[in-house]
Formats: sequence, C-alpha cells, structure tokens
Amino acid sequence: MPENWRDDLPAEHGGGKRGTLWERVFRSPAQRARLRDMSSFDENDAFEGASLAARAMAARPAPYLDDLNPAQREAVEALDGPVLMLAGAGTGKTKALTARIVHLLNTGRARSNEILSVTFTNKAAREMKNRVGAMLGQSIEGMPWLGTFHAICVKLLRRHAELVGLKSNFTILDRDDQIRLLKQLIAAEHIDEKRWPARQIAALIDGWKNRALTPEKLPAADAGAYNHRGGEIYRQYQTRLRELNAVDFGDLLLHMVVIFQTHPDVLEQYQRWFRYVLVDEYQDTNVAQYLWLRLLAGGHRNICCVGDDDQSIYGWRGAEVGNILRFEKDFPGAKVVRLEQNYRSTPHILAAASNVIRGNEGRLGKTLWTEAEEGEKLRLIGHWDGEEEARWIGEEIESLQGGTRGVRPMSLDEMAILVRASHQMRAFEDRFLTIGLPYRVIGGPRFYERLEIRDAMAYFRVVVSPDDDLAFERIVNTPKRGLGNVAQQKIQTTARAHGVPLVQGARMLLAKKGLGGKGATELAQLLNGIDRWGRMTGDADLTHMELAEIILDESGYTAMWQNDKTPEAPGRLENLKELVKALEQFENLQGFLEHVSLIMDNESDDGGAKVSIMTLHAAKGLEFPAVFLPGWEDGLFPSQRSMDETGLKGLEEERRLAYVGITRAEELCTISFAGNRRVFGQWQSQMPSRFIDELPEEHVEVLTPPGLYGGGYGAARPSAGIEARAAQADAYNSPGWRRMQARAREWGTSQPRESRTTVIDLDAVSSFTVGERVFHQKFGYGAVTAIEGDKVEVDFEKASTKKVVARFLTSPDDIPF
DNA sequence: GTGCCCTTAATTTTT
DNA sequence: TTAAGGGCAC
Repeated sequence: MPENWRDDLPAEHGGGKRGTLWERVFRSPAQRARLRDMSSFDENDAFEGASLAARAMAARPAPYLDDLNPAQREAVEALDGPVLMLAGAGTGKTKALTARIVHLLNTGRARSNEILSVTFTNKAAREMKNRVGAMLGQSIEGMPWLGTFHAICVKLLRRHAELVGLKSNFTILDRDDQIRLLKQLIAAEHIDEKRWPARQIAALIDGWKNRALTPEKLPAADAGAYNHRGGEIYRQYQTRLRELNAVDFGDLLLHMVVIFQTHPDVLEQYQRWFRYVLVDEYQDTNVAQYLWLRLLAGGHRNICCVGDDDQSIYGWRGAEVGNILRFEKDFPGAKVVRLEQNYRSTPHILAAASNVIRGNEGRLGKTLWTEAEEGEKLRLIGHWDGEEEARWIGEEIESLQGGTRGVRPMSLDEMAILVRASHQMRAFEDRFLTIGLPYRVIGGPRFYERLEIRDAMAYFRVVVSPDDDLAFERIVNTPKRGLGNVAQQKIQTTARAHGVPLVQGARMLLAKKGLGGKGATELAQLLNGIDRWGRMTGDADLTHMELAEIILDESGYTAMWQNDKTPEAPGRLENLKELVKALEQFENLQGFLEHVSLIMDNESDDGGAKVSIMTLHAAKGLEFPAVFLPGWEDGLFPSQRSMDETGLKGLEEERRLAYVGITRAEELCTISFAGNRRVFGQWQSQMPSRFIDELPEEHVEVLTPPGLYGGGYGAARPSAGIEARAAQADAYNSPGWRRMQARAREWGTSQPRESRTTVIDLDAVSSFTVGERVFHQKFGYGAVTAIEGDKVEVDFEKASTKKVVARFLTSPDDIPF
C-alpha cells in the first residue's frame, strides 16, 4: 500500500505508476471510479487530476460565476491570500465553496490535486465532490485532497508514520477499542474502575488531543486529573498504542501536528504541494485542527475558511468558536466576506432567529435578509405535558399533509421534529406508532456501530491482520467458545511473556498444553479458521464477499444469531447480510476495513414519505419546509447541565442551538413547551424556556393551548408528591410563571388564567453550600460534603456518601410538614 | 463460564 | 423510567 502514495502528488514529486493491475481487476471505468473514490489510496489521481484541470481550463468562460450573488462572487473571486467567508444559515455556502474550487481550476491557479479542502463529515465531503463534479460537468475524479480532516490525516500519516514511531499500516481504533485498552491499563494500575471510570479518562484524553497536547506537553493541572493519574495513564496509553501500531481518532490529527512541528522539511513539502487550502465549517475546528491548518497554510496563506460563528454547537467536543472569531488576527489582512442573503426561510423565521441569536456576546455579526414572501409567523404553543405535546404535533402533522391554515399541503418528507436530547424522541415515536404515522429517526446508533457489525468486522480484521489484538479479544469468545476470563488471561500472559501478538500467544499456549478441555479444542479450531481464512484472501476463485460469508458461517457467528431468540436477532442477521452486500463496492476486505474505520455512515431507507425526528445537532446543515421544535423548557432547552458545566459559555451555545433549530425551517416553524414532563421517571414541572422570551412577538403567533381549557385539566394532573407541594408555594412567584402571565397580558392571547402548574425554581434548588443539610427523596437527610458542577456529594444519615444530581436535592426548610 | 439481578446514572456525537 | 454494566451465585 505505501508504495502508491506518491500518486496523489504532483508528477515532479513522483507518481508515474499507472494502474495496470487496477485496470485488470476492475474492468468498467465506472467501477474503477467508484473504488477510487472510496479506497484511501488513490492511484492515478495525480494523472487524472491534471488532465481534468487541463480540460477545465480549456473551458475559459465561467458560467458558474454568473450564478452567484455579489457577495458569493466576491468570496469566490478572492483567490489569493486569507479569506474568511462568513456564511449565515441558508446563504448558499456550499455553492460558493464549490464555485471557488472550480474557479481555482478554471483560472489555472492550481491543479485539482494541489487543492486541499477539508470538511468535518464524510457527507459534506461527498456532497462537495459531487457538486464540484456537476459544476465541471464531469465526474468527481481527481480531487484526492478533498475529504474530512481525519481522512486526509490518515493519508498523510501513512506516509510519515515512522516519524512518530508507527508503521504505515497502523490500525485505527474506534471508541470501543479505546475503552477496552484503557480498562486494561487502569486494571494494571490498580485503579478502582468504579470510582474512576475508563470513560472518564477516555474523555480527558480525547480532550487533550483536541487541544493538541501530547503527554509531554500536558499542563500539571490536567495531568493531575483522574485521581492524580491522568497524565500517567495518558502516557502509558500512547505507549501502548505505539506497541499495537495503532492510533485513535485524535491521534490522526495530533500526530500530524507533531510531525509538522518537528520536521520542517516535511511541512515545507506540503506547504508547497497544497497551493490552496479550503476549510468548511471553520467554527467547528478544535485546537489541533486549527494548528494543523495554520501550519499548512503558513507559507502562502492561501487559505479560505468558511463558517458561521452563530452555528458553533460543538464546543463540548473541543470546537473553539474562538478560532473563527480570531481569524483576522491570525491572518492579518484577511478578506472577510459576509454571505447574508438567505435563500431558505421566510422573513418571519429569519427575524425570529436573528432576534434570538442577538442575545449572544462577541459575535462577528451578520444580518440575514431574504426576498422571500412573508409567509406564516412562527407558532408557539404550550401543553400540559410531554405526551400531550406529542399528540398535538402528531395531529398537526396530519393536518399539514392536507394543507391547513393557509399553508400548502405538505408531504411527510418535508416535516421534521428537532429535539434537544434524544430521550425526547421517545414520546414522539410512541405516539406515531399508535396513530400509524410513518417516521424516521435520523442519527442514533450508526450501522457500523452496531454490535453485530462490529463483531463481524473484528473477524475480518483478525483475518486480514492476525496481530490485531483488540479485534482478536473481541471475537475470541464470541460466539461463546468456553474461553472465559481465565482462558483469556492465560493467552494474554503467554503473549506478553514472549512479546508476541495474542494469536501467536494462543498458539503457544495450546502447544504447551496450557489449556484443557472444551476451551482448548475450540481455540484450536478458531486459530485454524483464522489461518485458513487468511490464506483464502489470496484465493483468486473466491470473491471477498464469499470469503466474508465463509468466515461468518464457519466461525459460528451467523449461527449464534440464528439460535438467538431475542426480538433483535432477525434484524441483526439482516444487518450482517447488508454488511456483506456493502463489501461489493470494495476491492478486498482490507480495502473495506480501511474505508469503514473512517466512514461510519449508512443511510438505508425503504422509501415512502416519513416525518424526520432528530436532535438539533443532527439537523445542522439540513432544511425542512415545516419544522417542529418541542421541549422549549428551561433545564431541558437550554440544558441545565450545559449551563451548570460551562455557565454563560454553555448558555450561549444553547442559544446557537436554538438559532440552528429555527433556521432549519423554510416555511413553517412551530415551537412548543410542556408544563410537566417526566424526567427519569419522576414528574417534574417545567417552566418555559428563556429563549421563548427572546422570540420577537410581532413574528410569533401564540396558539391557544387547547388542552388547558378542556375538561379534565385537574383530573389529568399527576399526583403531586412532597416535592411538588413544596414547590407549589413558590409557583406563583417563579420567573417562569411571571413570564407566562406577562406574555399573556402583553400579547392579549389567552394563556392559562389559572394553573395548578407547580413550578420548581431550578436556580434556587441547584445552589448548595458545603456543610448544608439537605433532603433527598430516596436517601433522606444528609450533609453536603462537596460540590462539583451540578453534582453534589452528600453524606447521608441513613445511607453512605453519594454523589447525586443537585436537582434531586432540596433544602429541608422547603418542605412543609 | 454463564446468566441473572442489582446498582447506578441519566445532553448533544463526528471521525 | 430504563438501560447498561458489574458482581455474584449456580
């Protein structure tokens, strides 16, 4: 594999090997093109890229420019030097970005393999490739350096792996592998995994890598995290990864940054090769990505970053809004172009979104405008509880299908429900199942993250590279082979003692009869299988799909699910079939694995119109004629946790999330909240989201909440416990209640005149002091011993010391007896 | 070694 | 409430 790497680079740097084998194996050009697009090493790209550029140049006139509005055109034509394209929601960002690539080719500034364009998701990369192809009027070949940060870093790192102590065929670990590895290290360090979960250190390490911190550079404060062992575990983890010849996702970037920083010659090469750099969704870059970009663009400064500071919603996973806010300082003399003409939403929707986002400090600032007709105002409605909200939205969706209230009839495909947290989806799914409304959930566990798929892939991994220890560990006792903890321990010990991979260790263990009975027989059989399947990879008479099936059948994996009687089993078998089908598009198992470790998405849909349900995060970049935004309640949205953990910063990110939500809507946007909601099985009263106050009234229509006037209002009320009664006293003084009242007066609409809604003032209950006496429904009385964000450690009188969420604690004084 | 029960905790998630 | 993971008993 590594010998192909030069082909992505300009001819003077190598290349030359033309794909003879390639052509022999794949007869149709279309098939070759598809494969090239998917596999990670692109033979011929340099060659085809150059010819594509040449052809593009021949077509001098630039009709794609005529399609652009003045701002877009300005951003497209400013080819040299740093450019920041501030692209508001729905302002034709991708169009401008693709036009810019085409323009670079068309003017002969760069050949297609000299342009580095990075995105965050594979989906975005795919779309860009397609659109560049469409604009050029030919297929998508020849943009070898258009891809995600991670995909591009894999390609680069494979070439320079030895500079960071890896071999170029390193494997990429996913989250599961990462956790498994860390658990081993934690156990070896005799750290109590219950008190210090592996997930926690994994999150810390991810965070450090996002900030481009190697173990050596880790500040003392960080190293002291995780019970003073964080830095040490991190160091061990990195060492272990090197031993395994593996990297995690964070490493892909981190290693490249380190290489660029410590090998100026390498960096210089790439600075010359990538004559133009383009970055999509710049507001989502983390420190490592930022450094990587700054290093690469450091010479010529031909960097164009596209983004929208108002849509930065990934701070919790390391994104730094600061990167985009600071752009002009980082690149003095940068040209900043604002795309403000919106082609998506009505004026009402834009006005509402703008007014909400105005509440944030330190924005770069944009004013979205549109030529669209006025359309419907946003609609706001309150409900008694979450179930009623789901019921109402279900009915509303059905009436929208037929056309209602002056809105044209809409297909279910044109409607979406966007929630803050995925647990909110349940109410809708339940409801829609009962009324038979077709829906699809977007996001959620991805195809390649499913248990059976990961197991199957672990089998493939072991077959392709028998020293993949993590994969071997995963499948050694799946299906059950009588190789439990003890047997696995023995294999580990033997392998460690001889410094060999587990598969070999297992062999040695068998050879010296270190394992008896059923386990020994089964293990021998498995090892034989791995051997045999491995040899079959070279068998010309066997397609890799057939091989995959053989592996899954002979290993007993398929049988395991066939014998499984749980309701999920048939679905899992179905998924396995799909997996084998997916293999078809690849040259061999190896190529497939390579691809899959980076590309974890799969959207299969059986057609038919459906309402989409997804989180606000998943909705970024999408648009729908009709959007429902349920659950606008303080604590849920904005999320209490977000505010507790990061304070104002968190609140502002939540506000951006609100902005993203509203701006997904093209024609109709409906916001709703519920007065009561079941949270962790307990009824809780909610107050309307503070973001509702930020909606400009002249653009909002308040719908009369029907449920609040019909009979059974009191009857439907869930039984109020002590907590609820305690809070009732304060209900009429709570900010939420006052807000509702004020609203109703102001807007002259009929908000509930009388409500038995019991509102707990969340601000009041979450502030405790050390030493304070508190009450917990389950554990009784206790004294606060420590406070950590929204978690409070309490020494309970009738139970041990526990960490509990502050929300579940009350001050004893509040409870009227 | 497997299976069941109990404890525990509970946003957002791409690569 | 529910889901997942760990510990314990068979």
